Amino acid sequence: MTRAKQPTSRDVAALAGVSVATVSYVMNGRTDRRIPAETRDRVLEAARQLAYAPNRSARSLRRRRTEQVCLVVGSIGVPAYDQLAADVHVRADEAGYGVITVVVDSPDRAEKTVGLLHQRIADGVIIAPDVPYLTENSLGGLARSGLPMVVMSNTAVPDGFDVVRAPETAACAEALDHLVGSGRRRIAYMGHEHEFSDSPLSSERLAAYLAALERHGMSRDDDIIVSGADDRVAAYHAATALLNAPDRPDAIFAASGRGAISAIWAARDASLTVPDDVAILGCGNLPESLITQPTLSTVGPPAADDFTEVARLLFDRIAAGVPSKGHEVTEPWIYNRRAST
Amino acid sequence: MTRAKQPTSRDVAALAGVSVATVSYVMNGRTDRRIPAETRDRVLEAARQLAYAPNRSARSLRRRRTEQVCLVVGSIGVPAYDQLAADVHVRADEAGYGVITVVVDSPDRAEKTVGLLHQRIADGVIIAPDVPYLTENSLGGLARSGLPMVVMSNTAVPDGFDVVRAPETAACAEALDHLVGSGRRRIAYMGHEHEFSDSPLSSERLAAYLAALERHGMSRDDDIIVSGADDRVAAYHAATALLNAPDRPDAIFAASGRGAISAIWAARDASLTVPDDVAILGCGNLPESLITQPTLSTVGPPAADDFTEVARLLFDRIAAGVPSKGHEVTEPWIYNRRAST
DNA sequence: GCTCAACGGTTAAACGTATAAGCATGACCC
DNA sequence: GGGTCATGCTTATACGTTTAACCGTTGAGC
Repeated sequence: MTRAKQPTSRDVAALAGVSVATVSYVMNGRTDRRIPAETRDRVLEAARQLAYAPNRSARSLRRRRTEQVCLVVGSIGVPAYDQLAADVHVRADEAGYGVITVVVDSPDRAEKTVGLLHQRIADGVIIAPDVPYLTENSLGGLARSGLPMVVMSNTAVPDGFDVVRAPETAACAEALDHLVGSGRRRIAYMGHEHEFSDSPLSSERLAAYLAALERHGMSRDDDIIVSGADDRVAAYHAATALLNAPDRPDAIFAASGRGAISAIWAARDASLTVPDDVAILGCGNLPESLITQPTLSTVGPPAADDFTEVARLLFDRIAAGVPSKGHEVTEPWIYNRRAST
Repeated sequence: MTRAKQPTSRDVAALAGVSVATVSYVMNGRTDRRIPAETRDRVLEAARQLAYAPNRSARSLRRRRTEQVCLVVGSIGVPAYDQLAADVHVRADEAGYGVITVVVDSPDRAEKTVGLLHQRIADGVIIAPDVPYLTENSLGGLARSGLPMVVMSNTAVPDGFDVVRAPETAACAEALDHLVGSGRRRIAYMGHEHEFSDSPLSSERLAAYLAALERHGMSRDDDIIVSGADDRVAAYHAATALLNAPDRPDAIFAASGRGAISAIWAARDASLTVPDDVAILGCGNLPESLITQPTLSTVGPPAADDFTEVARLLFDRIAAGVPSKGHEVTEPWIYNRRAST
């Protein structure tokens, strides 16, 4: 039993007694061509009867446009990426575009993704912040091929595509200064795994942390700089270890998304009070920060609305047919900081 | 400045001094055609020089296969869907398929999605559990068109596609019985918004809850049956309201994914002890259940591995060219229940 | 009666790839 | 030296749309 053949525009044309061109004009509802209601109805009725829908591949080939965008993220299920994904989906849907999501979490996935994009699988690309393993080289090649791209990054990126920046360094610095100013003397850092690799799009939070230490004359202690806090469970264990160490820190800067929440769980389970015993500083607009007592403050990155701004930027580029060679720098991210300690 | 023209196989052929057919054979590495290494290298070198990549639309049109699958979910950012999405992405990547995700959260999005699938935008479809607004009618039409589909559902679905079931009713019943058995007398229900609509794919958890009440001779009290707990903040407020009411429940069955976590926050902020003052029963394999003290127990749905099983089922169908008319029922979901109270 | 434009279509040529079928070329055998 | 047969290509067609260009009618205007 082989797959049933889909009806084509030719079938519809035959049934309605017109040519395929007419079918196309009717299906696309083109107002510049004048088609009498009688013919139009006949075509539509035939299409309905056959359950005809224009083949997407053929249309894309002819129109040289897939009406899909590609969203490149580092993983699924972490709030920062999820929020971005949700917003992109909304905007894309409004613009009549589909979203094909690809997860880049290894070097060869990165390479494969670049290959796919070269195949013109999408009309535009949004690259989430902190996606690891994407090399300047491969991204540059895509940019040169004229593919509209928006990359969200805080660090240096090659020329040739739009960049959306969140000047997090300043916000992190301010928040860390506040911690020190309120008497914290031993601040731990919980970061992402890939921050410790050499990804060109890696986070700048670690740098901000180290700079803050130096600024306040505090010495760097690698015992309280931990990685691998990407998922909740790992972060919980990392925080527990930090809080049970003999020389317990009096503050934790959780640079990983969910890390701050896990740290709060860990503190509770270690019978410590937040923020009296230990202050927790998180990153990202964690929904939890809205429901916990004022014990959790977060810094950067974007509020929800701004993500849709990113998507809008891309769709504008696509619509204009501009290959986004502007290297335009917008700064729509806002700081989500609340009173620390 | 219009978009640069992508190189085609014709360009490569010209540069390498061969025909387009040869280019195609080389690019696809077809072993059934014998191509001497010398020619092959010349073609590959030409392709490299031009940064050629075969156009996906043209290939799809010719091969009658998009090498994409469509994942239909109800929303983004809730653990159940995220876990599914992550697993599907892994499996799809292994199989060389792309994933186009579509979020169905309104009737017209549902309709639009069905339309897209008719356009053969994907070679197969996975429909997540509890996606609302998808009518039997439209799904049936797709099934009849021969599109491989796997729908995860606990309730009745029309004939014509594969169904993956999680007999949650039994698990819910068992967990609720346990709550009653340990002395709970007033059990609240926090559910999804769309459970209270008439979606054919809606959850059966509410039914299980109501049945349990009846079974134990407890009367239904709509004051402690609340909806709108889909997101964390709403769930927190709903739980807070429940816990501050004069006639406070001694247990909460949180049928919505994250609801249980929010309920724990709410209990803590209301100075209540879990599970002494109030027991919390959650749904889904919440990562948090691994890091909290044994105060949170969850019931159903699938463990991570089983989601990949669902994806594998779909890819098998696609590979076999079988339009999944088996109405095959597998039951790979397992119960993730831990000691209650 | 002639021109001209509007009307309501149709014809045909792409879009870029895949692949069945064909066709030289030379080796090899009798 | 004519037939057979692999070898290594090329030619040509199809995939299903879209869309520019074209083409008979018809009716109005002069």
